[in-house]
Amino acid sequence: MEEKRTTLEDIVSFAKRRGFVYPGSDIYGGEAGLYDFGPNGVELLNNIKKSWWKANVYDRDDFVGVDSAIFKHPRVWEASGHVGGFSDPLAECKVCHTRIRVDKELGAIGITADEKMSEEELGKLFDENRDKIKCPKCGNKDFTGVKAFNLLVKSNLGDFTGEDERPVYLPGEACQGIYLNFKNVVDTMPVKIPFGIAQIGKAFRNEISPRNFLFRTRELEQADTQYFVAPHQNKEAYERIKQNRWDWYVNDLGIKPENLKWHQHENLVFYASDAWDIEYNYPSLGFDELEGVHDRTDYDLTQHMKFSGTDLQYNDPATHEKYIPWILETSMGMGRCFLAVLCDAYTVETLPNGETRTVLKLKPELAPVKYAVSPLLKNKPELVEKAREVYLALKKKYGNVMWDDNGNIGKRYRRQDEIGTPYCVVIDFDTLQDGTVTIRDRDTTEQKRVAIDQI
RNA sequence: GCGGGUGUCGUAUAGUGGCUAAUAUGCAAGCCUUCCAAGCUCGAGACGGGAGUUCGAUUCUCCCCACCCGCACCA
Repeated sequence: MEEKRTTLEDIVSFAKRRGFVYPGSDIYGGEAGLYDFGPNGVELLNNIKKSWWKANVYDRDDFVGVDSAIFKHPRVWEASGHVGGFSDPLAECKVCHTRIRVDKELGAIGITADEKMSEEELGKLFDENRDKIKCPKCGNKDFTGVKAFNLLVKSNLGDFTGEDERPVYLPGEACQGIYLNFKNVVDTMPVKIPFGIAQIGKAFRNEISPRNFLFRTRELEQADTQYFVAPHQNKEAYERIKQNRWDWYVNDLGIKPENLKWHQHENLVFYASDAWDIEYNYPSLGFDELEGVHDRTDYDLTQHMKFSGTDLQYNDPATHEKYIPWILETSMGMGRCFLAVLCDAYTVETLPNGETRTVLKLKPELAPVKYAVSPLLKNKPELVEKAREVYLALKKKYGNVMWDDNGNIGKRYRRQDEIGTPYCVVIDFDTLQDGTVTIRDRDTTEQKRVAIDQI
């Protein structure tokens, strides 16, 4: 029934028009890579978060949640490898402007270049070997100097001189907050391995080129779980976690399975034992990452143990064995998830009379507005009065319930369809007689009469 | 970050070196309306920002910003 292929542009303008997502700092001309959620957007976003938290914390008896401070000790990002390695040393061909990864090009000619080397060290190595490196595109050897783009965002927290050599960074990924609190959770909560910690947190990245709406932003939110298991006890749990994550998208968020697929990483980072992404088929972009499910061995806790000097080993109560747990991670981009849910629900139907109807086919639990309440006619005080009564009662019970008495009834239905309101309640003359109202279903457009207290 | 393109009410589009910048839709107010965008009246709402050229710039030039396409990047 869909008319034509929906583009990302359609989604962007729809999202603004209907109060889901606005460009960040819009009145100042915008600011790249930042978006704000509007009244309907924040409801949808919160509903997704609630669903995620329910699936990953409340529905499990081996998970707890945390919420860590955004600012963290400077050493955290050294331990995580972000200060040294969260950057790519690049040089640009002066002839055709193609950019090359200097460390990789050096590696290709047999020079050991660690990506954790400083810009100066790499620059020196590059200068010594310039005559051996050709531009892969045009073959010239005329390159600019090496420049490293570090993606971490710096702050001046606690620095009043502006000259602090060890700045406090904003998080490049939210999951570090979980590793930092692993010991605290073990020491204070009734948990034992295997168990997991979940967190929804903000991350910030100086993306060179933020693009594609909510897909790549400079400020993002991540929903992470870290599942701690005994060494080498990772395989079975990993498969189970992968399945759980897939099921959440399909069953809880209602995303069409044909728009999702698994993608296994081919080049694993050195510490990872396995890595799969769940990809979504975004309009205009095609399949791209939505969530990563990674088998990370003991790398993260080992690093923090080394850099902090704190013993992060787990003392197994059954075997009295001490070990650093292995970690199975799930890491979802909340903005990407929001985008996927929005795109997947966005439907343009052609009606028998040739007109189109835009419907956001969200799962009712995710819909920004649960019910819209209208008097059939606005100029009949007795209908309006009764409708207000029903509206206030529903609002008290369900929270986000909308009053809508604008235009005629058909317009109201269409307006509610566009923001995904699952049910519209209309108070008509029969209501005054027998206390029943009509409830109109968003997807089928069919109506039922029910008593007010049956809603 | 590089190259190319675009930028006009909330949204989608017209248009112009000079008259009050237009249309649809949406929004808001009123009338009307007994269930799927009916109709009428009234209203608010835009030339992305800054310089320059000019008697006069939304229109031409430059810079900046944002967005789109391609490249590169994506721990």
